[in-house]
Amino acid sequence: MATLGKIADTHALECADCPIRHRAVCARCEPDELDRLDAIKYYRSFEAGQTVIWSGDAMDFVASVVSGIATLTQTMEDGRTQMVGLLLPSDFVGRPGRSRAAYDVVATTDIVMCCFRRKPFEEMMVRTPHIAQRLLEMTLDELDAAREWMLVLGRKTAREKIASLLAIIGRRDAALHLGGKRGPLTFDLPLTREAMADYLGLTLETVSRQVSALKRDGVIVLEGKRRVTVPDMNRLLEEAGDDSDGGMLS
Amino acid sequence: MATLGKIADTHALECADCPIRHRAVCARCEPDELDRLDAIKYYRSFEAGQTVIWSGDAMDFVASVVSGIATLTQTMEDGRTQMVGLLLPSDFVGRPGRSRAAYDVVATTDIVMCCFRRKPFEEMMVRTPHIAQRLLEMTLDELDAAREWMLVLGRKTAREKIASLLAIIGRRDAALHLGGKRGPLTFDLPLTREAMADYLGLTLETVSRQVSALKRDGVIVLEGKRRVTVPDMNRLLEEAGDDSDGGMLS
DNA sequence: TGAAGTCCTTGACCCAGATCAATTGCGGGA
DNA sequence: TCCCGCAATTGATCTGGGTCAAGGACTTCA
Repeated sequence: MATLGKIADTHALECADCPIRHRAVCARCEPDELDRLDAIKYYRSFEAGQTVIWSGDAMDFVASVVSGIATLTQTMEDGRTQMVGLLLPSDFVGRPGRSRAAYDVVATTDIVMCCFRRKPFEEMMVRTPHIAQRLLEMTLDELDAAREWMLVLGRKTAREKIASLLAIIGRRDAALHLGGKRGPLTFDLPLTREAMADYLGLTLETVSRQVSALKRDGVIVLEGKRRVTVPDMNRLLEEAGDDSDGGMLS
Repeated sequence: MATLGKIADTHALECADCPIRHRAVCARCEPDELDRLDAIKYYRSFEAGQTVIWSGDAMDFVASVVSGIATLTQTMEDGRTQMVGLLLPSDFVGRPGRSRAAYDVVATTDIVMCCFRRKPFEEMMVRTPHIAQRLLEMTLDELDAAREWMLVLGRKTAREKIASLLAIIGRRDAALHLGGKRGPLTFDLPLTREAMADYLGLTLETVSRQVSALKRDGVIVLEGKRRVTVPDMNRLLEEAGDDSDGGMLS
């Protein structure tokens, strides 16, 4: 059974003030559509480490991550686990039309989710093309990310995997905080070494070793264990095995 | 530049007789919607081995696979390749709103595709919720498949990977040809050893060895190199590391 | 001020799968 | 029928990353 999240004060947040208003599944909604969504929404918060829902559990809601980070993981009977999704603010959880969770959802940091009861949401989706359109777009983006990730899992070396993950997190962070600034990039790793290992299909020891190696080689600078500075993003992208001028052709 | 596929005779196939009519992106369309789709569609065929489109190329159409099998692959500068999609009849190629291909698309067998010019298709999608709904559903299915695949790539052994792939192909084939029959299952592998390796993040030598091992251990029976019989599906699923009663809870 | 818990690092060793290198088998064309 | 070319198999060897094990660095709590 899913650990119950705290039901946050519903009045704490109006859609108009919502930090993910323009990137979440509701991004394209008109004011009247937003009002209708508002009527079926409620907030829940979870603490770092809490499991939001277990794979196979009944799931009577869908949700957007408002703040914090969560992970989607799959586990085999013998305990091997693979992360299959990293949920950042504005990302969507759950699948319309599916009543049971297909993956474990775990809060990596403290998180707040904006939940919608599933049935009303599904009904609303039929009548509100703006929601379905946005959800399609987001799902296509996730599919692209999953395919990029498949290349990482299937063909990259441990060092390239770590560099790829750092590049993904760094880029995402840069986009969020300091829109398109040049120069050295600094950010906090939102994942433990173990979570990084689950993301990359490695062991935590290998993650630790490769992070140390990238540090030793000057590709990254560490303050403590979590704060990362990338002096030269192109160098990092080279290490990741990515085309450093990714997709710049034409 | 993409190799030009033969433009097949447009009158060869009416939507009403189309083998993928009820599973493709047009599955939910009403007769009048189908008529409008019919007006912007054309068929193209490609021979086994032909590249349908190269990653980065301009792509002015989207399409459904009518018959045959194609693959989606990503390639690194040094030549390492990873398959990121296996396109079977009824699967959709291309992304509305994207003008350039993100992956190489290669015909593995002779294929026929039902193409729609991208712009008219996009316009139609806005006005025809049935198409967008179906595309969302198909994209969510693909995302689920990609996540399953991520577990395979990240955490399974070579033997488990091969067993997983055989199970996926076998199940798909069973669903297609002999709806839900019991007993031994026989099908043709639509992939070379090399393509299987690209799918699973292995070398072709390892694929060959593990196929031989599964044959030696009686998990599968081979006639020639491509025809596979699975005497006991549960045994194969065990070898794949999957819960043999997958998702049967409640 | 210490004890316990988490997370992380580092070392030593090992093995699954990669790499390199022959062969084998088979379908098609002259 | 023989030969060519491609797909596949199989063997020998190597190695990247897993496994096992021993600390180290912080944080929290008493």
